[in-house]
Amino acid sequence: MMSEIPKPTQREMTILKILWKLGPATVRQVHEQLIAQKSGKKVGYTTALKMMQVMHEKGLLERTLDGVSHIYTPTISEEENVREVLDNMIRTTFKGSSSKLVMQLLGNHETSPEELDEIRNFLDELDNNAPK
Amino acid sequence: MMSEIPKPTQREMTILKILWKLGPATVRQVHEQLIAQKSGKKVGYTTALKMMQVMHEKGLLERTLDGVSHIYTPTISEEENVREVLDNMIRTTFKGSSSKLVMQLLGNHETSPEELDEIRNFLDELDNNAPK
DNA sequence: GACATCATACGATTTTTTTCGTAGGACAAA
DNA sequence: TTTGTCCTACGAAAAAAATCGTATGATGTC
Repeated sequence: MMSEIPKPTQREMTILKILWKLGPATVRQVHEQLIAQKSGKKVGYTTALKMMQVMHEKGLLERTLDGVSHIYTPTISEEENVREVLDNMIRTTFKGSSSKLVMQLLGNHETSPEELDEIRNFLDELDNNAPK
Repeated sequence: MMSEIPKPTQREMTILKILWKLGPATVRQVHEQLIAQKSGKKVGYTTALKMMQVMHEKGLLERTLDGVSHIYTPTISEEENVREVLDNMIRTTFKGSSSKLVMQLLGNHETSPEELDEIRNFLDELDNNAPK
């Protein structure tokens, strides 16, 4: 029975995001970021510590000992997470059509001509690699 | 001072999703869906009711009286929500480049040639409407 | 009218999440 | 050795979210 990794809570998500940005990091580093962004909110150090300990128990974070302190890294990568979110979105709100998502995205998000070209090139590559 | 609408919790999110799928609906309808999908978990009717009442107080749902019961609708549309999520994703994980998102999306999500064509056409339209 | 059904409201409990205080170990400087 | 600093562990309080029991009213049926 593979013990399931639970879905992160919203606070846990903010920690994951920080770790994705920083790469493997200590509690102190994460705590600093937490303070930096949550301007106005004061978050205690032990709060961050406990949080990350709990996340480790849940299987959301791995950690290795480095001298006296631990270095934490998420067990799920940002890419995996993004993929999951996008897949969900495609399935539930775009009825399985990824093009619909792309169109909605490009439709209301201002996109530069250069970026549009990049996308075009990418589409062509896709065709070449998997031709009819 | 525009009283802020708080970010929905995870459970509240599942209710929003149901309402987006159903369109305006009663507590009973939402409750049925809740049961249907949360197979295994039994959710009481009054739980759903309370939940939706709270969401209404928070400004997440609007409601109108229909005979004896209420009909609820989300105050934020699925499209707005999707846009917000995508914008966030572009900003934080794709450093502002929407094309990166598109490429990642098309890269790992299996996409049919027809869909790719649709996207191409859409890109061309964008060009025509906003030429250099 | 008595009874079953279905809706809302609301208080209160339970569960989960978040926060933090306190204790103890390692280590370096005075 | 004493003191200050930085780390972890852990228990428990505080806060937030989720669940439900019970009361109450309207409505329809026998």
